[in-house]
Amino acid sequence: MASIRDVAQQAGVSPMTVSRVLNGGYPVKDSTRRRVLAAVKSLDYEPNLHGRGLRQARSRTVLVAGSGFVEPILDGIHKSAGELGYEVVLVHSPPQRADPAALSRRVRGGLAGGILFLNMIDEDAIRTLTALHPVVQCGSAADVPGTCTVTVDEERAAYELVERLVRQGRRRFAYVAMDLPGGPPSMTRRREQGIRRALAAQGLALEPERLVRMTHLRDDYAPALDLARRFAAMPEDVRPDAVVYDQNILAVACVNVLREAGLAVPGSVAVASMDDNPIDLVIQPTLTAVGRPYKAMGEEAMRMLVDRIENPEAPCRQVVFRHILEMRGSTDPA
Amino acid sequence: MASIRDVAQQAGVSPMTVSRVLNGGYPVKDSTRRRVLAAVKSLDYEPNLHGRGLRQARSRTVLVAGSGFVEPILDGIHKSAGELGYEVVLVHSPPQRADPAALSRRVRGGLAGGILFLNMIDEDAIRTLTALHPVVQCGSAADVPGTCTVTVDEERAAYELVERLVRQGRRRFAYVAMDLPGGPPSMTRRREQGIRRALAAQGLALEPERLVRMTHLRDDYAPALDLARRFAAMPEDVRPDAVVYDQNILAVACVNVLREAGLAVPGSVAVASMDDNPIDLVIQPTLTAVGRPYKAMGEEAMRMLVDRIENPEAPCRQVVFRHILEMRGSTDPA
DNA sequence: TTGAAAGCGCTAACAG
DNA sequence: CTGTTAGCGCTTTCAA
Repeated sequence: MASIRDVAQQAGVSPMTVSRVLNGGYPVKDSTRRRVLAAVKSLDYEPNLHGRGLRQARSRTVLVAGSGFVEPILDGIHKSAGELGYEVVLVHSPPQRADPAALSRRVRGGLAGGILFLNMIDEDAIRTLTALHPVVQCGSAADVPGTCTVTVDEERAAYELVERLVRQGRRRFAYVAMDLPGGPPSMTRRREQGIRRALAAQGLALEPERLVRMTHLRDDYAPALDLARRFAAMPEDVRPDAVVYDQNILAVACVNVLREAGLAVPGSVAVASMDDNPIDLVIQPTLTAVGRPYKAMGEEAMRMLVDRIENPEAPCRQVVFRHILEMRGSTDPA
Repeated sequence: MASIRDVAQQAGVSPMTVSRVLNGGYPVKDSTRRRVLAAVKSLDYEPNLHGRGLRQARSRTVLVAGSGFVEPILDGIHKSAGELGYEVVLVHSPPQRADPAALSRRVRGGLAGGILFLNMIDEDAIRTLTALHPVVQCGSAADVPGTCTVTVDEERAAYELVERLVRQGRRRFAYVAMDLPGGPPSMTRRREQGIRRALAAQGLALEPERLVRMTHLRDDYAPALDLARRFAAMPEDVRPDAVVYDQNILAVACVNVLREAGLAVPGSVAVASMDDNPIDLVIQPTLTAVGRPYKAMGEEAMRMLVDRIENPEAPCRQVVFRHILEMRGSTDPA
């Protein structure tokens, strides 16, 4: 593998000149530049990133940690990263076995300048790393004071969704809330709060038996199918007439199971998801969901992180985007 | 940020000793080791990975490139990587705008030792990079002679699926095949071949009007919904009685649309997917699909890649795993 | 506009 | 069991 000295030699210049040609920003005589570029090409030279990283002692790479890598968010992240001259590396960090130490090692080892958490619900990991490194959360946000976050207002989204459904005549609300070993994530708590407030405003309440806490399901969705079947089997005056889900796939399951059981959706039961997914548009009826301006959120989160890396003393910002209520067939009669 | 010399100084030893303590494999007096570790801890030292990488001129990191990062494959990859002492970074490479140059730059820049392609259908990118670097393909495999691949036998999977359906009495098969600007990927061609062979064996054929080529859909699934509606609207003697899909989400759409239109699934039409997804188990009826031993495939692919990196002269292996026909409600009456 | 020297942090090779 | 030397490839700094 050719090094910068090989290129320099072949071009008859010093390594410094090669460096200047490749990195730009310096005056180099045109004929020299051409000779250098020719040498680069003929030797198929590629700068060694360890050498560069070691010398510059700063990394133009960020880690994106999470598990469900939502395409449009990644698009936004890559867009900003490109504009700012940063590289993006994804690190698979599923909620229950995220490895904060490994992330930290990479940053402290100089391979990355900061961490962008994507829909990360492991709040301990976030807390730990936020104390050590430039960190931005995008999507779900742990309640860590003074953190940089890019979110939507989950409480308000839940409030507005429920308000709409109440106005459509729904009365017996169920909320299937995500639960984790350490208790529900703060995102879920905020949604629950929004639901309760919206109901209270109409003289209604979220009955305890209709608040279902369900572990974050990943492989086996049987508990969700069972729950939906139980809904279907309830006598009409007890059965919820509106069910709000944290996890999108569970809402999809619910729509399918209820219809299979002969219940009308949305006629007898309205189903909605606080999260959204392309699948929502292909099931029948289509699924009402809370959408987010993903691409813009990704772009903003990336800009924020770079800002934080290059300017660590500046105070953190919390950017809240407007959510989008996607009212669809599972709640609204055609 | 403390360097190895700070640690050495604090522990009253040479940097070399610190290095040996941290990297293991050398005899170090126990009392010395303890002093070093104490210094490491007190200074909160973390080795600089650029320094190490530069010196060792080899990277114990691999790139995993793809877009739909399937959880169990990643699990398998991480498992093998951990056992072999490798790090894994994911690089988001969506089919139509993968950036082979960026991948190559990382490898040639010394940041990674090889590339593991995950369900990558951009065959040009694969061809290019395979010629330059250690590469393993996992999942869909481009037809590049002499490549390392971990796959299932797509043709055989399609053959067996169709054979089963024919035996259940299906006659008018449709295949909704993935298409790309440069023509269908080889995976699709293999499946098509399997379907044709299976039909021919029973004196049937895949009629041209029932071979539907559909661009790889990502955001807007309207064409798939339209297609399903067209199926539903056909007179019974023309309508396919079995539809095989390349893209899982399109099959989900089909099941939902057909049922919405009042057609019985699987009574009137059987629907199956050559790909699988957790969603298949929650829709009703559940979706028949070709499953794969994902975790084992990920493990094997990672082992293969490391083997290739450390032993570039050895010939490539093509490992074929046994697929799993998951016959479910969308084809088999309960 | 170009070059020389120095050193980033680490470990291989050798010496003791 | 431990230390010394040297150098990986690059760019910062200083000099011309």
